[in-house]
Amino acid sequence: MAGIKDVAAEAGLSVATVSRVLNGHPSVSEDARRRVTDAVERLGYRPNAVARSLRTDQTRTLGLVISDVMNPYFTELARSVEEEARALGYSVIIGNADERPDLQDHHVTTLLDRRIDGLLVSPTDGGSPGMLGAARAGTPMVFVDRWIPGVDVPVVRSDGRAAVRDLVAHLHALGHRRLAIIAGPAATTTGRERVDAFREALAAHGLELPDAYIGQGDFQAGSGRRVTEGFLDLPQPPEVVFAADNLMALGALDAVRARGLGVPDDIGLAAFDDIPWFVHTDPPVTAIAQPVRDLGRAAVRALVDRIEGGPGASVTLPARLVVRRSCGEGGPGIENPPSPVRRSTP
Amino acid sequence: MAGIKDVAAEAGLSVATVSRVLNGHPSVSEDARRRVTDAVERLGYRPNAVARSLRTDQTRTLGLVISDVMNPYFTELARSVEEEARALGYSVIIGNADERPDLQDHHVTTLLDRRIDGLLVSPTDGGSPGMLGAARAGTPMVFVDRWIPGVDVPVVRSDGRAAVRDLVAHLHALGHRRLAIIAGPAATTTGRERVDAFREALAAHGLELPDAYIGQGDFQAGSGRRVTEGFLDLPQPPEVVFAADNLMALGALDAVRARGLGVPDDIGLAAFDDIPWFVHTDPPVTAIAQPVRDLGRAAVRALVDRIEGGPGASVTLPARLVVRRSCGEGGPGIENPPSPVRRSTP
DNA sequence: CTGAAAGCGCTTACAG
DNA sequence: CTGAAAGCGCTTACAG
Repeated sequence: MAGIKDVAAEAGLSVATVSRVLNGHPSVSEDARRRVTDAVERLGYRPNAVARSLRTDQTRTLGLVISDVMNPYFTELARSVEEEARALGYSVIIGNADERPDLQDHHVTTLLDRRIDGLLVSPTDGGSPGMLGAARAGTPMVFVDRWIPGVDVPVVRSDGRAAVRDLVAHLHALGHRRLAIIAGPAATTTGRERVDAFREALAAHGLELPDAYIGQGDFQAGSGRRVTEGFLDLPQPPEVVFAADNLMALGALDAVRARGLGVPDDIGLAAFDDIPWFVHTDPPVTAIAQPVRDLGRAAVRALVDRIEGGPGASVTLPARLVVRRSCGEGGPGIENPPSPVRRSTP
Repeated sequence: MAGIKDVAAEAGLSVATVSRVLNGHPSVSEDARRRVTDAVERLGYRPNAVARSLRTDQTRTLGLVISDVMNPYFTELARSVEEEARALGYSVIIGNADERPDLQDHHVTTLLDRRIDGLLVSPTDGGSPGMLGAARAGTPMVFVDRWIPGVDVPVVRSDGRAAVRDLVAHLHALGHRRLAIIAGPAATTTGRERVDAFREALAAHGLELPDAYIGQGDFQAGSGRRVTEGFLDLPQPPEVVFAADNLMALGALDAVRARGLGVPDDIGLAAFDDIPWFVHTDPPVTAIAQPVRDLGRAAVRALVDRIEGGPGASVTLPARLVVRRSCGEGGPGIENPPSPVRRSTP
């Protein structure tokens, strides 16, 4: 593979001059520029990014550590992050933690070893040693979606409180009173917040959230299945189950179907995080949608700002309720009810 | 950040010795080893992977260029690839081509600039210049899922022929005769092969595949929607539509629903690539499942073999038909028909 | 505007 | 077993 020396030889100039034209340095004669460009073309030369990074101490690469790539929410987030990063001249390396703190640590360590310029993370837990270390070491960093309280890092996320309030009002209006939740891990902010928001919203309607109606999940389908089975086994099962993410909703659907029961007739279902498939599930699932694309974009902007020495402002975007048919919205016997979309910000 | 020199100073040894213990070189005294280990610990030293790569000319990194991350099939493939790579001591950088040759080229170029040790690609088209160049330049490379005829690179893929035959036999037994397909891009092998397999299978039953029943899609939901609308507008619409991937099946579902029609009563639907959501769509979708995890694993093994100078054997794995209810399997009025799973290899 | 030279943080023959 | 030194492919003050 041709190196910069080959180009210099081919162009009859020094490597310094070649480097200058490669980097668009202003003080290069038009003649030299052309000779280098031609030589580069002839040799099919491509600068070695590894060498360049070592020398300049920047890789133009962002690390993104997400909790679970198989979760459509995170897949879309990753896509949006890559898009925005590319637009700003950065590459991104994705690390999939699979909701495992040890894997998360493995990825931040690997990413740091590669000297990425900045780190975007959606922490799996309350803070694995590697992650905390990275934050302390001063690596430019920003949290997306989930964050860690007490760690001084900008947070880009969406606030589901209003949407959860809308959801509960919606369920209440439908006549439901026994509402349960499949919670995410208590070690995550989103895991905790969604339960809190749900409980608060219930309280506003004079409703309680008994312990038996809080199932501990881990944001994966399997836990949604197990928790739902538990709910179904209760002497007094809930009327509606609210899954704190789309994968646990999938699990809930599995569990209900495995019992030969139906949604929403036997039990209602709502989910946090909307995905295209929810339109076509049986029944279409009422969900809370986050502005994923915007979150990804904002996160990259904040991170790049930090990298360039800026403050990297936090941003919070609203989520919104999307009403469909999984909570008995049609009423018994009604085939094709209207499907209004309600926004959390009226 | 501490460098190897700091460690050497701290340990009272030369950087050469430090490097040796870091790399597990045998000829190092026990005493030196301990002093270095301690110094590393004290300083929280981590080797700079960029410098190491420059020196050793290997990055222990694999590039994976896929056609569309948002497609659950590829997401799962990417996950499996990363898992196996990690097990073998490699990291992977994912490039998402979004079915665009230009983006694909952007990613292979970037990946090559970073001097990845090997490239895994599922080509978006018949071969963008960058990709062909990489293959010619001798970068260790293997194709996954899709490949490019005439390019001498191992191929790891799944053969859907038998499963498509099973599907057509299944549809024929159900009494369907007018079968249509939403094809993938003709520039991709999977786009062509699935149409060919479908046509052959039809022929075996004395059925034709008229041009009007071949809709040109691009593996994305939007095209599935458009093609399906076209089918529905035909004077004689097909009885069953076979979507060549899961995203186009989603689009088909959208289109049918938008017309106020239903699957399978008004039109049947089958899809290539099975995904968890197909169990819960309305109705559950009959699909052809690929052994994705195994494909990912095999692809990484082949690539690493190539990197280490081996031949990197091609591998082809069978796909299988999963019968559900989207083709009228229940018959009119039957609520819960058995859902047999038929394997393509009897 | 151009070039010689130093140096980024490592690894690895080569001596000893 | 250990160290001094060269070198991986670049970029960038420093002179001229």
